[in-house]
Amino acid sequence: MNNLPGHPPGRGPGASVKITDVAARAGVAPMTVSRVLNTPDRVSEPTAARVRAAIEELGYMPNLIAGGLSSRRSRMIAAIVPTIASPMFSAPVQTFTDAMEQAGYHVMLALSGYGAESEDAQIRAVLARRPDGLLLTGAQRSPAIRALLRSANLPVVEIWDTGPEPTDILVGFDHAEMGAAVADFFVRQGHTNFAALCARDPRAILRRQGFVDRVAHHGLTLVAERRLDAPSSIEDGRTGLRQIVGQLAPRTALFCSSDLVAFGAMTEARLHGVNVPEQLAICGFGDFEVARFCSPAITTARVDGGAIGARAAEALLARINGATAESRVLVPFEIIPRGTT
Amino acid sequence: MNNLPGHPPGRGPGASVKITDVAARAGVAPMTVSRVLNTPDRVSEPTAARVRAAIEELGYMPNLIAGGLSSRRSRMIAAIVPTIASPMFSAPVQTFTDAMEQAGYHVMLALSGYGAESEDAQIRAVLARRPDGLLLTGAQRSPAIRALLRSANLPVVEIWDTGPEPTDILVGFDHAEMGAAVADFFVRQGHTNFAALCARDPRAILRRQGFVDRVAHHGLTLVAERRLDAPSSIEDGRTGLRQIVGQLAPRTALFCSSDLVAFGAMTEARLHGVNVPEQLAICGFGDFEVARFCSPAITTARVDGGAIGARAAEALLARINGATAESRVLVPFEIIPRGTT
DNA sequence: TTGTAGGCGTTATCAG
DNA sequence: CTGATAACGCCTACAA
Repeated sequence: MNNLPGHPPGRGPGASVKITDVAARAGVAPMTVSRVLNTPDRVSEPTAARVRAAIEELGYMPNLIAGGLSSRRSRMIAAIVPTIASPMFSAPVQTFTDAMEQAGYHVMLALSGYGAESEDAQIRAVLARRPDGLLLTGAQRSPAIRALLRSANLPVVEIWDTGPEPTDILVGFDHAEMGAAVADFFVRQGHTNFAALCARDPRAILRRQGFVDRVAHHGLTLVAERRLDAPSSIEDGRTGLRQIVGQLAPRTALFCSSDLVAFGAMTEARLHGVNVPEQLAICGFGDFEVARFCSPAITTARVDGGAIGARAAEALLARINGATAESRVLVPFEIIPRGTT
Repeated sequence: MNNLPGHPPGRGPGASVKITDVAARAGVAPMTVSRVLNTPDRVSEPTAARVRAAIEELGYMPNLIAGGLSSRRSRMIAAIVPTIASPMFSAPVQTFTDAMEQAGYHVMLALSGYGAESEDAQIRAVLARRPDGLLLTGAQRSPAIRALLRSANLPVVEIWDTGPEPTDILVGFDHAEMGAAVADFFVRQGHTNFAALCARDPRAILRRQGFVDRVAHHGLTLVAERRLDAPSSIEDGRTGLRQIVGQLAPRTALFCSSDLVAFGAMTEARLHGVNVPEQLAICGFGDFEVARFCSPAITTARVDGGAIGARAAEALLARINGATAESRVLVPFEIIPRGTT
């Protein structure tokens, strides 16, 4: 029965039970079994009960691959993020996956690192699986990929950024604006000397630029700066600070591209006898746990990464279900003054 | 052509190009196109070139759903972990996903939280997608699930634990043994007063038990202890220490179920005027970045989470490819003495 | 090296 | 409410 020409045998006894077996056992047509599983309302209760019993007895497990091929709905979403080693992305992926699972979808995870070509390749690869939706990081895409995504004709959410021309749905905020807000915050605190420790990832670059521009707008400049690799870590923060510690003014305000960097910078500064916040004020980004619960707690530009994932899931589900979904969700950010400023 | 009865139209212009279209364009049989894609060696170069051109011109994108149904290989692995909010699991998932992608597989991620029923449901759900392999966390499974997994007849890796009867492949270490090693380490340092801050997740419970038993074996007991929720965090470490700080002996050795907890405990201890390591020695678990780069750096029982993911991928791929794979990979742990002891 | 035939397991549609 | 039929798009096996 499984040894017909043309195909290898099924995986195992349980796995090879198919809808026709259940149908035969229950004395109904396969289609009725399918209905019991997918649209129970359209089956009479006695029939449904018989089918459920047959399913139970045979240990039937539906084959979603076959169902997907037939229905053209994979009930699967692909998510492509640079990495999940950083809370910046693990948080939204966690909430997004939770939310999608609750809605009956599974999430295929792909990690793109920080190279654009890599992401392009990932997108092509996952589209071959015909996902019902796509989660991407950032809003900067090549025209070719844009075209590909449009022709694939599926809902796409881009998270963590904004831009003039989103591919489809956008859940994020303006990073340059946030950098500027941090500069303003420091200026309001009376700072006149600034420094920055920012990673080279696309969004950190925007935050830095917003910060630098606003500092310049106030007629001031940076006294020290260092670029870090992406994704940046606590270690990068320590190394970075070590490299600029000699250039710091007696009272400097430091902007870091993430709380991890900020924590590293703070740790290193104290080892060099630089008092935080008296001699060095520090503001990070992300409101990660370490910033909240280290001592002194680190002032941060807060964005709720988990909320981004949740909102992305909402928007995607709405679009999949044909509802009119907002195509541009702006997530709020706020500066949370804590012990380092 | 796409409007035959029984099916909705294809997704988009690009998405609806199928292998027969490419075949017609290239003047070959569909099977030849399939070969160009999957077994290029078995197609003559001129023919292959014509096919590739046709693929390019039409923007053909293979449908892996259809291919999977036909070949009974999904080229997909499902990974089920409690959460990726903790480095404990985000690290192995990251390396595992990277490795599987490199081998041409995609990873479906499911998050089970810390409830066993939840994991059972997840397993059933992902098996419906007919993964070519499965990554699970921990080695404790119900007989029913064991049976299900065996009948599904696919390679399964269980990570982060060992046990007498693994389902299939195991990549981990003995947590009780590690707890005991930490106790021995403290004893060698001359400690006689012990405390513990351990989460309630299955593996942390084992580590704690190993620690407590070994302490007892030395004729000693804990002076203070607190159980924490899983997954435990820096905040839990702070809260936990606050609750036991009154019970600490003048010189106490504290074992924490993760470096996050250890960092929180250290932070809180210092705020209470308890010197680390003089009055309170601390050993964590996991060798997370924060433990390595905070100051003082935290002594930890090190296990390379990333390596676990990499070894799991190796073993799974070997098994999938029919090679004989080790079914039990013991990952080493070591205690790394740093500033908190 | 290439082609032909048929089926993978499910679901949309229409008929009863 | 239930059933019969015909795809979904690709690949295994075998033939030429």
